[in-house]
Amino acid sequence: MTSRQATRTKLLDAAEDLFFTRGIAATPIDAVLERAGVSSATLYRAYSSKEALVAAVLDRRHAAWLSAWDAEIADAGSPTEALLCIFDANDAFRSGPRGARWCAFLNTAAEFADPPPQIAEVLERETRTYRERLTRLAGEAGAPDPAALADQLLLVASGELAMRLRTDATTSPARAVAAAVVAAALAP
Amino acid sequence: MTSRQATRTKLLDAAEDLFFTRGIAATPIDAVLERAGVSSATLYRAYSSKEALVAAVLDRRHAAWLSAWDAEIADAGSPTEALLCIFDANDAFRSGPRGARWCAFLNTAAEFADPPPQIAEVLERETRTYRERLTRLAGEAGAPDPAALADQLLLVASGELAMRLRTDATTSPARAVAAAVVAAALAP
DNA sequence: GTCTATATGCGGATAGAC
DNA sequence: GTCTATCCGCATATAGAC
Repeated sequence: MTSRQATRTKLLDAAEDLFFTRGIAATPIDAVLERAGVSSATLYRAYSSKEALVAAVLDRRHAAWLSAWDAEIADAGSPTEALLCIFDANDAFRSGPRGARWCAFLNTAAEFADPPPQIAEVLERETRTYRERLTRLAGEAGAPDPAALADQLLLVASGELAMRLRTDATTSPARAVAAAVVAAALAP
Repeated sequence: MTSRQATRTKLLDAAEDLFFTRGIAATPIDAVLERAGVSSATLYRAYSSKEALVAAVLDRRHAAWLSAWDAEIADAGSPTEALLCIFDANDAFRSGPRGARWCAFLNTAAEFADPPPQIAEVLERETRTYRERLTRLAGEAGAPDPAALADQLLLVASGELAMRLRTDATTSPARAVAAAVVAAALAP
């Protein structure tokens, strides 16, 4: 690994943790520099702006999240379980080393009412990916209207994440809600 | 109405709209002043800081939202309808003159990772109010575990709001999700 | 390629006149 | 009580040395 890549990794690690636990606007770029052990000029050589750094962090995180989700899907015993394991992936991601206060993507969407193109692109891609995958899994589970069930489950998953802003409860009723939704969708 | 109250109303109106459509941190206090047609010194005579203004706006909005919700509950035909009319109240509030980009309270919680006491208090009060009222309505609808159903519905309502960060769709699957949850909870 | 030092602009909040 | 003018600090980003 070149030293350029190592520097980028340090910056992304620091930024990811600070941005998504304290907030992006609330994190001065100096805090990222200090944690990464890197100077200002070095950061701006790697990323053209704070916004570009945000976009890069989201990009990497999106890929990591998809891997975690894929791993859970691969372990699922049935199509219905596969459909619900988005919640397992969320739990796993939260308790892992990349935990965020709630959700990195929703948080970014909340902080940028009118996001710059780089950021808008990764946010849209994330929502699109959710929809596409959930729709596919819903179809495989036999839902008569896979897209509708996918939208319902995306709402439930987003609701679980938003609830982290209200309470620090470790358990969530999300799975129960999702089970009711799936049962209703698959009922004859 | 004294002129002091009129000034406060103008400030609250301006701040409410700007804070919750553009974001709190993204709204400079000067933008509030300009829209309210008031000078800086006048604002700081009424509210000790930007944070105090945020707290005051949330206070007023909480009261307004409870009124809207109460009106919907009063119109409900059955206990089960009353339980679900939180979604009607959300729709009504959104299309009314106090629309926000998603949710004023969740947005504030997202922007302040460690909110000052004034703001923390009103945020906690809002979540508490939701839980208490939904629990009461769930009991009246005959749910065997009213608090559990209330938590599930709060998650669905929060999910609908969070989805506004992902899409500008005007229709939402929230009601369908809630109906499935209620049906599952009330089933024998 | 990385550091130190700094330019530049804007944020919230206040002083003092009227 | 409200305005104009201003203070002060901090944020992002850059220049220039090594």
